[in-house]
Formats: sequence, C-alpha cells, structure tokens
Amino acid sequence: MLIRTRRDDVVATMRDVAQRAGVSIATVSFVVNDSKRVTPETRKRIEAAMAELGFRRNVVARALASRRTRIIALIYPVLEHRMGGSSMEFVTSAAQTASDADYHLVVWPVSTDGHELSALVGQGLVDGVLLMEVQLDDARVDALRKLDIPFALIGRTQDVTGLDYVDIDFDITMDTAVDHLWELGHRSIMLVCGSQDEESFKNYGPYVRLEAAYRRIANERDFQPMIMRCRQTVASGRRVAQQLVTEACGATAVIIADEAAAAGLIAGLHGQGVRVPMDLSVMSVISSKDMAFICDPPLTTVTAAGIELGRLGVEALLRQLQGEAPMRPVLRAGTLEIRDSTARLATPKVRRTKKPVS
Amino acid sequence: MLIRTRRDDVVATMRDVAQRAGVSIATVSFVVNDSKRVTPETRKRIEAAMAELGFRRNVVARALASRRTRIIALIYPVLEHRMGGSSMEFVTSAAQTASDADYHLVVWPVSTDGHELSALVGQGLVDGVLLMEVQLDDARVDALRKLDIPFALIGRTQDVTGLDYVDIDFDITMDTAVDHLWELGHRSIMLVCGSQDEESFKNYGPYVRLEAAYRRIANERDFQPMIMRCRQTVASGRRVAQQLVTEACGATAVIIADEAAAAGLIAGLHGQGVRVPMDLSVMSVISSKDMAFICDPPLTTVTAAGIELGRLGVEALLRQLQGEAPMRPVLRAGTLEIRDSTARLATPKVRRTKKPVS
DNA sequence: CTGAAAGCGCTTACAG
DNA sequence: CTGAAAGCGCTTACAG
Repeated sequence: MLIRTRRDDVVATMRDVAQRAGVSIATVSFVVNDSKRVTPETRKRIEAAMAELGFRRNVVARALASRRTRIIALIYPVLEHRMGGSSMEFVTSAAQTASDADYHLVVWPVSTDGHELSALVGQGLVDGVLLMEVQLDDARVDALRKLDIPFALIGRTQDVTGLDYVDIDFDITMDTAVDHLWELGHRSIMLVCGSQDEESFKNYGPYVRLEAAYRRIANERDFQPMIMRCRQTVASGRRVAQQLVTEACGATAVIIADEAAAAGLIAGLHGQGVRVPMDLSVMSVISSKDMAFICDPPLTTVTAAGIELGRLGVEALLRQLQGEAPMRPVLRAGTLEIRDSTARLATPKVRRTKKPVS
Repeated sequence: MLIRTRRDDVVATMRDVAQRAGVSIATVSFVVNDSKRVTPETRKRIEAAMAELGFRRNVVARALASRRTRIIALIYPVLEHRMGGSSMEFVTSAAQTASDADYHLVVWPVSTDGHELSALVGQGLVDGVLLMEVQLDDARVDALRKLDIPFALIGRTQDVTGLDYVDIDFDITMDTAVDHLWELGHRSIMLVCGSQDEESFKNYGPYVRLEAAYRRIANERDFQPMIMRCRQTVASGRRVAQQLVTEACGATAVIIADEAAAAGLIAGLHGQGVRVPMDLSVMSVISSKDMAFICDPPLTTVTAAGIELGRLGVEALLRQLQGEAPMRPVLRAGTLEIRDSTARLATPKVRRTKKPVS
C-alpha cells in the first residue's frame, strides 16, 4: 500500500516492500535491521524491492514499536551561556561519536532551570540526555533523575554519587597554569574568574572549582590570593583591564578563566598602555586554540581536552543505553600551550634561575 | 494500564487517564490537545486524573498517529563551518521563535553534501527543515526537494524559484560599507573575502554575493578592485596581514568578510607595526557585535540582522507547515556600527570635505 | 458532547 | 529460516 502522507507525497512502507518481494513484513524488518538470519536469496529479493520503491524506514514508527528512538539530546543553555570555541569542540566531538554509533545527537537549547527540561524530555522523544554547563547543585540533574531517563554529564555536580560524568580536572589545570607562571618568576598571580552573579551561572562548576584550586595553591605556596570577577563577554574583559590599572594591586601575572573575557582583557590592557607580557603576563585556562590566536600577542593557554571529553561523554551515555557496565568517571587536565602572552618576570630580585652564559 | 518501558519506569498512558476519569481515550486526547469541545466537568475530571498519574503525552505515538512530529531541524554544517557570533544569533533566535509556536527546533550537525541529509530527513522525524550556510548550487536543496519535505532557507541559492528564503542583502550591506569608507576619503579599498577553495565553501552564497557587490561598486565608482582571500580562521587573518604588508598594494582601507579572520587581521597588523586606523582602516561585514569588541581597536562593522532573520526563517517554514500562504522572501541589510578601526584618510590631497573651522 | 474503532508503520515474541 | 499477529500510545473520522 503506497500511502499518502500529509504532505501529499507517496511513501513506500515495509508492507509495500514485503508485497513486492513476496515475503512478510517481519522478514523485511529483519533485513532492514539485520536483526535475524535471512537466506541470501530472500535478502536479495527484499533489497531489490527496497531499492525499486525507494524505501525509507519510518523512524517514528520504529521508535514507537521498539521504545527506542536512537536520539540523544545534548542539553546546552544556548540562550544563556555562550558557546565558545572550547564548547564547540565538545559538541562536535560528541556529535561525531554519536553518529559513529548510529545515534543522532541533537542539540537542545534548553535553559538551566529544570522546568523546561522536564517538559521536553520524558515524552519519549530521546533515549538519553547529555548535560553540559553543569552547576554544583543543578536543577536539571534533579529533573532528569525524576524523569528516570538515562543521562550523563559533561561537567559534574557537587555530589556525584551514582552519576556518570566526564569533566575537566580543574585542580591539575590550575596547577599547570600556576606552575608555568611560577617558573617564570611570578609570585603575584591574580585569578580573573567568571562571575556567579547571574542566575544561570550560580555555582557553575568550572568557576567554583577553579577558584577553589587557586586558593588551595595560594595557600600551599604561600602567596596572597587576588581575585577579580568577569562575565562571559569581551566587554567585561575590558572592564577588568581598566580595574587592574585603577586598583594597581601589584599583580605581575593574570590567569583568566573565560575565552571571550580573555580577548577583551588583552585588548583592554593594550588600550590602557599596559604591555603584555612585558608589564603583565596573561594566560587563559579552559580556552580553545582558536581564541588564543585572536589575541595579540597570542595567548598562552591551558587548553581543555574538548575532543576527548565530548567523545567520552557520549560513550558513557551509550553504555547505559546498551545496558553495559557504567564507565568510570573521567577527569582530564588541560594542556599547557605556551605562546607569547607570558614571560619571565623582569624584576631581578625575584629571578631564581640564572641564565647560562652562552 | 500502567506500562513498563525499557527503562523499567512506570509511565501513565492516555488509557490509564481515561480509565481513572471514567471516559474514553478519545476524550482524553481532546482535552490534551484542546482539539474539541469538552464539558467543563469532564475536563476537570480528566485533568485531575492526569495530575494524579503524572501523565505525560508520548510525542512519538502522537507523531505516528498524526503524521506530525512538531520538530523542525536546523541543518548546520557544524563540523565544517564555524558557528561564529552572528550564526549564533540566527540559531538562538530561530530556536526561540519555534519554541513560541510550540515547535521544537533541533540543531542537526549535517555536512554540506546532500547524502547525509537524505539519510536523516525523510524518515518522518521532522516536519520541516531550515537550511543554513547555503551555497549557490546547494546539493542539500536538491536533496530536500527530492524528499519533498517542507523547508526554508536562511541564505539562498542562485536560482530561488519556488523557494522560501530569508537572507542578508549583500548588495546594500556592501554599499553601506563602501559608503562609510568613501565618506572618510578612502579610494583604495580592498576586499578580504572568504576563500572558496574548500569543498564546503564552494559557491558559498555570502562570499559570492559580497564579491559581486564589491566589483559592481568598484565599477560604478571607478576604483580598482583589490581582493585577497582568507579562510574562516584567526590564523588566516594573520596571514592576510602579512600579505598586505609584503605586497604593499596601496590599499588604505580593508573590508573583511569573516569574523574570525577579522580578529586575526587586526592582531596581525598590530604585530607588523601597521597602526589601525591611522595607517589602515579596517572594517568587517556580517559580523557580530561581540566579535567587534574582541579587536583592539574595536571594529567598525556592518552587523547582520541575525535575530530578525532567524525569526523570519522559522516563520517562513511554519507557514508552509500550517498550510498558510507563503511568506514573501526577505532580504535585510546589515547595520553600520562605527567604532574605532576606521578613520578619515590622512593624505590631504584625497580629502574632499573641508572641516568647518570651529 | 462523547465513544468505539480503525489506523499510523513499525518490532518482536511466538509458532511453525 | 519465515510468517501471522499482537502491540507500541496516540489521533481522528464517524456515529450517536
């Protein structure tokens, strides 16, 4: 039966294929899904019939019958959190991994409040959910738990009991950043960290953990922690530049934790007559390579392992969907990429290492 | 009947609701969809039953029965074309508009070749498609036509017969850009335009149309067209900066048509000792406000009307889906936003306007 | 205003 | 290896 859909086009169904090949629709289904042994001759007949009719399996019907849609939703608060270069890496890598496993990954622009999520998920449209931009006490995690749908996090909450997640190792990331500056002789190292003022960034995992790591290190190495706040915008980075000059807090190096703000900071410092890295070393954590080259000078960064973490996040979810043993949570530190925005501290008295006479 | 799904959770169906409320499932459906008159008392009983059972309509079943999923797919070649600030505006605005009309918009990271599209669409999963990053002879448009699925373009092909589209008015955009520079006294205006070398940017509409507009204007105003190519990366903008210095082509102003490259260009020029705007005016077309402030000095731009075009694109598609009269195609020019990267040409002999003595 | 029933296009035990 | 049939959870003429 060639049916007419709403759109008035003619679509071949399994029934048509079965009829044409002289078999039952069950057998067609077995061939389409490769789910049961079928003799080569039968298979050939069916495949020929499919080709002639231009058969295309209706995934909605399949989903209803099998109770699986093979769609996973990547929840990203597009409207609230900017999707910068490093987020983009997570997303593209996740999409690729899903696609390789014959799943669709769709990006769902849902807000950080759990309500909207509940309305969308749990309607049977997606088999599982991947959550990004996680807060320490994330309403969406509670919502997903209540909906009882498989999910995994890229990021993590405070209490991770029973959760599947992959995340950046913020401790090691910050260690790496401070180490780099320390070796260059810096002892007055400021952290410019995302502000948690806005509702959608309250308890935002990366900010909280980076700040905690920074304070821990300051304590360990016995230097005075200095923190300024920025938002996720270029403009806010420029404001920080101004503030740095005005407040003259004595920092010789800055670690900044937002890509866009980092670019604004560099531009703003230049505007204020502060030379980077001669007057001030600046480096950025959890940023992408691309953003680094937007700045002048190109930014020293600790780059997040977006590709790997995106892949691992999807894999963690797929294991749930396929009833396999859960994956061990993964933390990955970033990679130090030294460029031109950081330099040895000029003041001689702080210099520790002597240059060899060449 | 409370059914157990794959996930071993208990989900209430319309049947359960009907039973509990003592009505037929048809009546429940009428209430859920508000599709037929139901007496207030019956409705109340049904609503109570739904609340008690935590009923949530299964959208997959609805989709199969009604032959409509209320999902529209936004096709964006995420893996090939960077999603910059201005693309982001299109997407978020489109998502918002869809959501307001009770549709889901999902972002589908599909490549520019038509094959992958055919595999995904036409399986009954989406009611319609919104295409972005359109090339003049776009394989995906052919694929969609063959699939006979409603679709609209953000962007447009060469031959737009019978197509619903919204797009940037590249002619007026370029007029605006050149006008601005012209009024500042510039007569040697170079265009730095995206390269079409890569397969996925072959005949990419914006590049082709911007270049054509530029050549038209050069002809009209009788100046020598100069064109350099860049890619969609910061690094390529830096290369252009180098090339500009090396080739010394005499341009006093540059119009650049890629956000990321624009940032690289500015950074690169600074590195080469070219002062912007004193030595060279630079402006960017079809870029976002945010990117403008990444640069130092902040970039003069002709900003694309992303919000409006994203909304209109969805509306065009929704009209098809709802069987309304098609929308007239829309072209919108960008807005000139003057910042600090363009200035009056210093050379006196080219200066046309006299400053009033103040 | 409400209900009984057919049907959406598949999957999947179950039987042979 | 293949088929007949029940069922996925809804929508929607049709009848009353």
